[in-house]
Amino acid sequence: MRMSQLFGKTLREQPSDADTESHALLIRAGFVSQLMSGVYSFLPLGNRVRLKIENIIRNEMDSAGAQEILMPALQPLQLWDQSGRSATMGEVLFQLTDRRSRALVLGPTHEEVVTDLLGKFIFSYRDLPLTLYQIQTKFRDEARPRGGLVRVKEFTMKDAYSFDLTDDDLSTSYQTMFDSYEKIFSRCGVPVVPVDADSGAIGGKGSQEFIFLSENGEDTIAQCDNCSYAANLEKAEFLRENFSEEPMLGLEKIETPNSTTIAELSASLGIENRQTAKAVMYMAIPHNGGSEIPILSIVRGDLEISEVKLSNVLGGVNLRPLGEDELLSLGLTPGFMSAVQLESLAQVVADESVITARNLVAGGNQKDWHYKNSNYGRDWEASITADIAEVIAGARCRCCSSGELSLSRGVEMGHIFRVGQRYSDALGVVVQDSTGNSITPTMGCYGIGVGRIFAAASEVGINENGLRWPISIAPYHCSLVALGFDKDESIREDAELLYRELTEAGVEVLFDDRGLRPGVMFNDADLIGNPIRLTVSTRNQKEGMVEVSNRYSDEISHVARDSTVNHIKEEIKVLFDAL
RNA sequence: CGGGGCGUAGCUCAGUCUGGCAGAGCGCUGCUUUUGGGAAGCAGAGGCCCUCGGUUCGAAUCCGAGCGCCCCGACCA
Repeated sequence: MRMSQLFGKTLREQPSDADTESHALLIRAGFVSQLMSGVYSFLPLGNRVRLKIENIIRNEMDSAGAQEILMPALQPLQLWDQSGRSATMGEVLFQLTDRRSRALVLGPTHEEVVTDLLGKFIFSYRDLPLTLYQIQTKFRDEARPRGGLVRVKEFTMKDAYSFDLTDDDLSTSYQTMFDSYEKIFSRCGVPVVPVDADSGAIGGKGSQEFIFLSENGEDTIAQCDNCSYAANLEKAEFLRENFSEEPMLGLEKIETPNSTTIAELSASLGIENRQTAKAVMYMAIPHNGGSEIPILSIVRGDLEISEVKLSNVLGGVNLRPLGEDELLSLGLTPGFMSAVQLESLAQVVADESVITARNLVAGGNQKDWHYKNSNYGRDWEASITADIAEVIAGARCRCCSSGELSLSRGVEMGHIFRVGQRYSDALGVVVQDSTGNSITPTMGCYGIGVGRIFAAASEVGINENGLRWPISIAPYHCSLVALGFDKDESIREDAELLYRELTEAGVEVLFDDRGLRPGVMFNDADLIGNPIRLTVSTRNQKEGMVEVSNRYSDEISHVARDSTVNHIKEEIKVLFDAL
């Protein structure tokens, strides 16, 4: 490709609405352009990167035995009513109507459509296992798009769906996809950490995310420093340590003026946060539109309630925290709440941490009063005891019991789910087994965000001069800069010849034939970030050389003009092998 | 949806407080000089100052409403 013909323009200044450095560079280098909040165009350079990522995914999916299809983005709302997700997905689901007032949605994911499709063609156990995939545009009406390409309303996703007869078979299909994902991320030059995850609105019996660690990420993950345990904070488990083996002391009511927070309370009593019990009130909003149920959740004072865990414990309800006024109107005392003598007012859900702890200070359910020496089982009880606390840094790993968990930020690149029979059940899809019995197939589903790989890869290679792409997804293998192209006939001839030779040898070249000042062309080459840069100039030409600069090794070398093509092919091979 | 910031040339922004000719740099067009790390000069083109309403002799500027973009939070396969 000739730079003189390339659509898109590099910008000298930082775009005002880009927050992260990598996203700012993608805009400055002319890879993407924003149409509106959460919606982007891909310009020729960005589009090449996108297509290369897709082809790596396609290649690995095909190798794993998955078959590519393409399903519609436009779907009948009725299918979503059938699965129950028109209610659970809520406002994220883009809805519209056609000219005959038929209710439609723009697909945010395709479990319903693929299951419906399966039901039309699969009737026998002989047809399974089967894995289908597509690379397609998804639509989600996100409340707040952010982070450039990280959270957007329209995006390209590879989504795959496996169907098996048994859970064991599902595990095999799942593992195949897991392995395939590791290869995909590795080939794209994006390091990821697989973590246990919450399955959210997809549902199912367990899922894993592939997280790209980044300060710009919106997910937090916990990793053990001793064993291989890693999990999304929404899911991460940890050991509750017993801080006290002491015997239960007598319950006392003590005056604690103005101690409405755990910090104030423990400071005024001279105790540690973990010697208190924290009570947080929620309203559980059932999906079926029934009336709200008050939930009193209790954790040890040094911990926080995980709303995701709490919601899961209660069967996936939506939770709404209560404001101070609302608490008062229910007869509760904000800042001084506990489950002691309050079990009748709300369903009490207690974290494991408060079950074994002894003699905690808990709210007195009366302004300016607390209970001292409250103990679970004696002074109060919960209808549910479960893991509803969020991991804190330094917590003990539940997996190996000896390691400590650390927390890091990251972006979810992919998510794989053991979904089970939820959708086959909802849509009535069955196959016959060898004895003629009806079997409901079990499903796995597997997603990768193409745009997120794009964003992550751009962030990995970034340096002070611009982008730096992994060779596998770089828009071009190399930039060819011809100094004096506009003036010097012999430079022109030589650069054109080299361009032709490289192209014919299968090397992808972005040829800067604009004849601008050297600094402009060098800076643009750096900004765009193709891994190798070639320079043809009078100076090099006199020596019979071409200058080769490798953005990964940071080496600048001079290669004989005759052997340039072979040399470049070799450097490209080395870069590919390093991935 | 709550909180904050912003909206003026293609881009980055000044001008708004204190109402009075629509501005700069970059980019773009033409010419001249220049050519190994974002050159210089000369001459140009380019504007619904986000929108609507109000105040005023007069509004980019003040007031009101709305819309859009970004950030924090809520939310989020």
